[in-house]
Amino acid sequence: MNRVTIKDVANRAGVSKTTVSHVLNKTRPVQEETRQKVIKAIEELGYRPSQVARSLISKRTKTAGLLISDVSNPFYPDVILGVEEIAFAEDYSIFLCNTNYDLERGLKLVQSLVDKSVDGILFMSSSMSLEMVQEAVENQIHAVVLDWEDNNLEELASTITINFESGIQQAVRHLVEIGHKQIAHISGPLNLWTAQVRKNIFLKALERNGLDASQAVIIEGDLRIEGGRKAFEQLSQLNPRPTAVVAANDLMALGVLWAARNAGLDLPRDLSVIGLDDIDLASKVSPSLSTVALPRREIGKQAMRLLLDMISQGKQATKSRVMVDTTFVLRQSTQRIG
Amino acid sequence: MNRVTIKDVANRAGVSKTTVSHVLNKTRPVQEETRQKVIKAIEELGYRPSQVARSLISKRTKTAGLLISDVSNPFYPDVILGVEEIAFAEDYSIFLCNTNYDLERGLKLVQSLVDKSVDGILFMSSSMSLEMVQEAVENQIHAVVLDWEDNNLEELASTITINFESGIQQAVRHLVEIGHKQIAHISGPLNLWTAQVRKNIFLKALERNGLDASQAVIIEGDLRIEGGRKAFEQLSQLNPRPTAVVAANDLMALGVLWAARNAGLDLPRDLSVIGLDDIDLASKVSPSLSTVALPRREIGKQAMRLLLDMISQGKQATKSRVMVDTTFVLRQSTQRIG
DNA sequence: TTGAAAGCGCTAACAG
DNA sequence: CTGTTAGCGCTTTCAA
Repeated sequence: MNRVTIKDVANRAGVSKTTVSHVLNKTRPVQEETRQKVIKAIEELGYRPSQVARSLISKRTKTAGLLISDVSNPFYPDVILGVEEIAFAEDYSIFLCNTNYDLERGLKLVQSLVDKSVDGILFMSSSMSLEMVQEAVENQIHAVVLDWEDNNLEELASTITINFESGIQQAVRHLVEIGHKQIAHISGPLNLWTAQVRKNIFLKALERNGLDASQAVIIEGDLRIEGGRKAFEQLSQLNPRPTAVVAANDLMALGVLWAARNAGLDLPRDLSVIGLDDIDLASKVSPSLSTVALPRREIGKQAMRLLLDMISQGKQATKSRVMVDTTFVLRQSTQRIG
Repeated sequence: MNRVTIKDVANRAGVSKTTVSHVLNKTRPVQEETRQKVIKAIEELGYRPSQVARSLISKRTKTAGLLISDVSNPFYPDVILGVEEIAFAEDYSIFLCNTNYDLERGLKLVQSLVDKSVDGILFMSSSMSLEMVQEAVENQIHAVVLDWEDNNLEELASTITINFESGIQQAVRHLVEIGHKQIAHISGPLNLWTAQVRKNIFLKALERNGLDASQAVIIEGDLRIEGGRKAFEQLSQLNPRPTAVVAANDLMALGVLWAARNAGLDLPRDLSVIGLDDIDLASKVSPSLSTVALPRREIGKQAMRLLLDMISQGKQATKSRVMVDTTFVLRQSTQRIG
């Protein structure tokens, strides 16, 4: 009735626990005959070694934590699938943790992961603090951080940086080439590091393309559809109204698109809109959304690979720096003017 | 440099491991003075008890597995948040596992969870097999199953049944009341149990509202936007073309909506569309989507509560049956005809 | 009010 | 080629 243990197997096969352990792990030669006896006993009893007991010795749990802002943000699902793809192949299981953009909750989640002795944590929440990473690293837990920076981070964790510059620069150049001069940006909440980064790169891209960044209209949004709608309302009261918008994510871009259409504009003729993320929906709405694409699934895979590398290297693992590029995807939500 | 253990704390405080353990767990009275010494030592060393070691004794890991089809299906994120809300409060962590609608992969994931000694598994994948549940239960792991049935399931697991009947019946009645007589259904893949259920309930609802179910048009889709588009193409070639569509989920409903608009139809005048799930997007597109709403977050919470109940009851926990209702949400994608 | 010692299920020296 | 033994970090009798 109780769990079958290695001892039960040993008894049944008439050998010692040691021998059973060795046939299980192929960690020393065992006579074929005894090996068969052991295997038979294992099957008859339906024995499965306890990972918990193993972990106590090996200091490895074959688990990792994945800290994200909020699963219902469509940026994450593909990333998660990428992480899982790599993890599954190595028999790793993933604890999913939503910070809900709350730093305090994030820290608690990290502590809980520490208590569970995960082998590593993937920090992918846009609400980040150095404290979270420290909490992990102090407890010998490896860390990979996505799209966030801090002076003291480099010695603690491997990092994946998203090169927004490539994609945003292409996007802005495209708009300029098709005649736009008044290009607004709808940013994410500016207390988020990644929102700052995107905004600054946008401004830099304006300059590079011969526009005056100091005149640029920046509207702060909430990264959701509703934020895009509200941003459009502000936008539509400007005079002159910008003829193009680059949003910090696709959801807000869709919000703009839909609000504009509801307001009677003819899209993309009256307003060009560019998103960022390339979520599934972007290609499926009409007009389909031009956007700056992130290789989300690849980011997930890469992050998990980095983590597994660190884990296999042990304590003094080298911290890697990876950069992933973004690319502009031209669809139907932009149009030449003038 | 190494992990701080209970022994280190004991040494530092000049007491025995036993005493440290007892102040930690408040499991027997300890003199205030020694208690303070222990607490001081714990803080100075930054000691955190190892859940792994505890689990070896308690047979509890404070972890649970959540088996879903695919995180990128917008049905799941809210459910996950509900599960996590309850889990977090009890210091439980959740392993997220995507079956990718693959039974074999599902079974492997369950086995991996068994090896990790999770305290329970929430089965929410639409690709299910009794074997998965058996694998869990045979290894003393509690199971909660969502929206799936099998003759032998009841004695193994607690179940949550979604009462599609209430919502779908309301939806069909609404359509009939506003004059529709030709109502088609776009189902999910009919090898999925839940797709069968929804289809049958739809047919029953037709009968109840005085329509001839045997004449009903049923098109099998893939539960994704693309499936909705393809379904519309088939639909548009029928003569007479149905004037209303009830889709098995919102994504397909949106696919129909958008494909119809691209084909030049004026919605909702030329075609009434009803979805199922009430995903976030449903209320945000225009025309906004009338749909049969599921209390997704509530389902997640309820499921996790059922699981925690079973866990606290131990081996012979009673298996509960919970049913959640669905409700029709009227928005703008339906219109009176004739 | 406290400690010593056994043991959870497993692995890995060390011995034979 | 195989077994004995000592832990991994913790909880929990049992004894003082």
